[in-house]
Amino acid sequence: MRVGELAARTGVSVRALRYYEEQGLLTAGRSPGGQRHYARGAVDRVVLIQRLYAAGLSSRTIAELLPCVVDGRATPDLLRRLQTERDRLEGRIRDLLEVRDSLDGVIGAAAANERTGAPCERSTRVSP
Amino acid sequence: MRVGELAARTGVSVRALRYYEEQGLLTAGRSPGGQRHYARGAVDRVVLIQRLYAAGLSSRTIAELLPCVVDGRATPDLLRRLQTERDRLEGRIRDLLEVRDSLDGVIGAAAANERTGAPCERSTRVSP
DNA sequence: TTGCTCCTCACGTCACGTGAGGTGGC
DNA sequence: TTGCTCCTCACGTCACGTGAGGTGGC
Repeated sequence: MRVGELAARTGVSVRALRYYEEQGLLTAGRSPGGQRHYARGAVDRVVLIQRLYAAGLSSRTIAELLPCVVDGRATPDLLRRLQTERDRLEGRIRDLLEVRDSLDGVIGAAAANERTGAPCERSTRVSP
Repeated sequence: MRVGELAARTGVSVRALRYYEEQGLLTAGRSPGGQRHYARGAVDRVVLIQRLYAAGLSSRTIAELLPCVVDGRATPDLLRRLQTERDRLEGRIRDLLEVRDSLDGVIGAAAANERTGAPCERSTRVSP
């Protein structure tokens, strides 16, 4: 498949796919005319890359961990790094759950104020 | 308090605090020498800004929502935007929970492979 | 006077977005 | 031949990081 089809199948932009290749996360064959060609497995790989980005890993970290994540083998050092990233992710999730709850509080208060009539306009000024 | 103290109290970099001011998210008085001075309430405001960034909101969106979030008043339009952002956040949290679980799967498999002895070295090449 | 903190440019970074200008392949 | 898709620069964006060079205040 060509890059446009891979983009459509994964929901990732063409630019992002070329960026992944630049970072060594994704490889592609080339047609005589220079167009990229991907195997079917590329779809799963791109999805995996996206998930690791979403987990907060950098391109460098993903590049180091990917070959081991893909085939389920890791040196003790890599295993430790995976666990560190897992724990970091766990912390982020907890933070986001707290943010969600406080957003709910804000929305509840704003909705109550709206019912009692007290709209907010632009009031960025702090003091006159 | 000056910018260094606010940074220390919030765990946010001095550069980030100046950036928040540039974006209109945070205001500061100035000493005759030009140094920024913040009120005590600035600490809570910076923490709130950080939480909204963590929730995935942009500077622009935060600037629009902040005055209303702060005093719990909102126009119907702003209330809708808050709810949209809340739902987006909920989706992100669900995605991250899935990523965490698959990371757990990878770690479990890698740990098992390590016990049976099958380390992974750099195998970035796809074909010889 | 000595330190420590603060200031303003201004360029760098990361993961892409977005044209500009040209080519490939059904 | 006409479209649609692809290509490579290369500059822009967002939320800062990181010096460079100079000043403020206990």
